[in-house]
Amino acid sequence: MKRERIEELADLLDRRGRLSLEQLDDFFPNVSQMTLRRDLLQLEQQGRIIRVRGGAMSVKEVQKVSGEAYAKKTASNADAKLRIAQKASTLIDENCSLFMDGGTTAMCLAKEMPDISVHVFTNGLAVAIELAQKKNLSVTVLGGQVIKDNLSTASPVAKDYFENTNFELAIISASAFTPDIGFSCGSMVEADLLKMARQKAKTLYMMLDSSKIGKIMPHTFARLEDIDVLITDDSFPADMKELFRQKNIVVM
Amino acid sequence: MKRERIEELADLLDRRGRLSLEQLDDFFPNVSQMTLRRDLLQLEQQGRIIRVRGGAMSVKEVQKVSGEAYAKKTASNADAKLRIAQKASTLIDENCSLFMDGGTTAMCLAKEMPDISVHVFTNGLAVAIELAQKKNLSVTVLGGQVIKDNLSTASPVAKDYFENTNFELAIISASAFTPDIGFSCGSMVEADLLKMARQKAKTLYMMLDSSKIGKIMPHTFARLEDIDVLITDDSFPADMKELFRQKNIVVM
DNA sequence: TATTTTTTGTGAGTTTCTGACAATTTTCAA
DNA sequence: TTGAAAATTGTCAGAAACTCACAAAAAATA
Repeated sequence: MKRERIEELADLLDRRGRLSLEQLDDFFPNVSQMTLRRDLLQLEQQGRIIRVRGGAMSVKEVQKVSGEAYAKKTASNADAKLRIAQKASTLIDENCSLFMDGGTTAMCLAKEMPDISVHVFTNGLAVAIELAQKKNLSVTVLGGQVIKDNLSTASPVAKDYFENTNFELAIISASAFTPDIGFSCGSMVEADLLKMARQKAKTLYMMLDSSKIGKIMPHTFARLEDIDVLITDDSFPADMKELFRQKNIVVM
Repeated sequence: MKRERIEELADLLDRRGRLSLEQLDDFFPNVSQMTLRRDLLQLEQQGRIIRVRGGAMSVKEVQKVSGEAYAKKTASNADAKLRIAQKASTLIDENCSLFMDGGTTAMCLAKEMPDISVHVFTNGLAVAIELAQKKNLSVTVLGGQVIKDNLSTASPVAKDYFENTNFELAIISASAFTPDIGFSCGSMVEADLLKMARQKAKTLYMMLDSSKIGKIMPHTFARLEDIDVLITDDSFPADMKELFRQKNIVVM
């Protein structure tokens, strides 16, 4: 009875974003305001909502609001990344073990990730924190010096970290791609890491939004034929797709 | 003048997470509460903060440490932790190298940390992200499986990580302390890690707020005489202080 | 059924917030 | 520099929201 009401309350706030106590009172006519206040307090202590003057708002709402302000700063074509992440999330089977990088596309994937029993290795701090919210999933962070601009770790000794780890699948993304140069990124240690990840994995999924095509970054970590599946958005050029398909790479 | 104050206000909230109007009043002694209220209103309309009863909180804070981690942080005596963190931050010299754990007190310290040239090793993901905001500071995260409830890493192979690292100073905190049991915490892998950190460090600073006294957790990682400096709050009992001082431990 | 525990309601008292208006400071043109 | 307009700030009273303590009700337990 109490439990249910609290869940309903949390749901309601998640859907509506922000509600006043009066509005909540309308939704729950057979309990007093005081009870609702107490429920809200409990939800706040669980970190699920934030109580504001006059009512409460869901944490998700805050993340969304901030997302708008924050997204502009961080994410270039977030839409494409989101759609790519959604596609990628459908490819993850229960009880598998996989590697993800720490980039913004990986971050999208982390958010879209189903809460199933899988083990994820990552070098992204934000990715790890996001994944740690999921109950059924376990996460291991690769240690190393923190790269400030993308909050991921990298270290020349990453090889050691990989020695005792096993994963079937690596899902990574690149900062740049051309057919002849391959997939590249800006940092050498990161390129090293990704290279190791792809060698270790049985299967390699590459997430690449179409804005990356034709760009070149200093360090190549994979060639066209190294990957098994390419996950991209709708604006990906058809002739480019053909190029991948010729090498027996699944494009989706 | 107004612009500057508002920016400062936003910065402050971003760093501290959540502050009451009274606290804000202390920071801005030469303006009235009403002015601060108006400033907060403006910041809220910009989507940068959320006004809550009694004060305001930063949006970044919510999105960064969502869920359980946030709830915990607000829960147990944040004031004492802040004061302890402030004391600890004064003890850090430029160009040194130190270890910090991933607990909530360490998180406070991370926020209070001066932006100077030091190298920090930590097993806390949130701590690492916080520290990564500082320009002059460099951070290394210890790898390992992520412990979901406190967002820190731990792994049985942490010993290997420590092998190639050197730091003079370890600043750690405990979940519990009694004179005979010593400093203890709830997780075995974490206790192992902290034990290694203290053995590796030349000097060991322990941050302990007074609410931890008399409590016992399953795994002891240091005894009273292992530490060099104890950093605590004002409510720390005098007789307990004496106990430390008898062992030549600095109490502050 | 009796007893304990948990949950809920009520109202007084406190704290925080808002609105209106006056005082002050800043801006800008003459 | 001076004066007028605009913006910013302070004060205070009234309103709104919140908390606390205790009693009533409901649920759980013996």
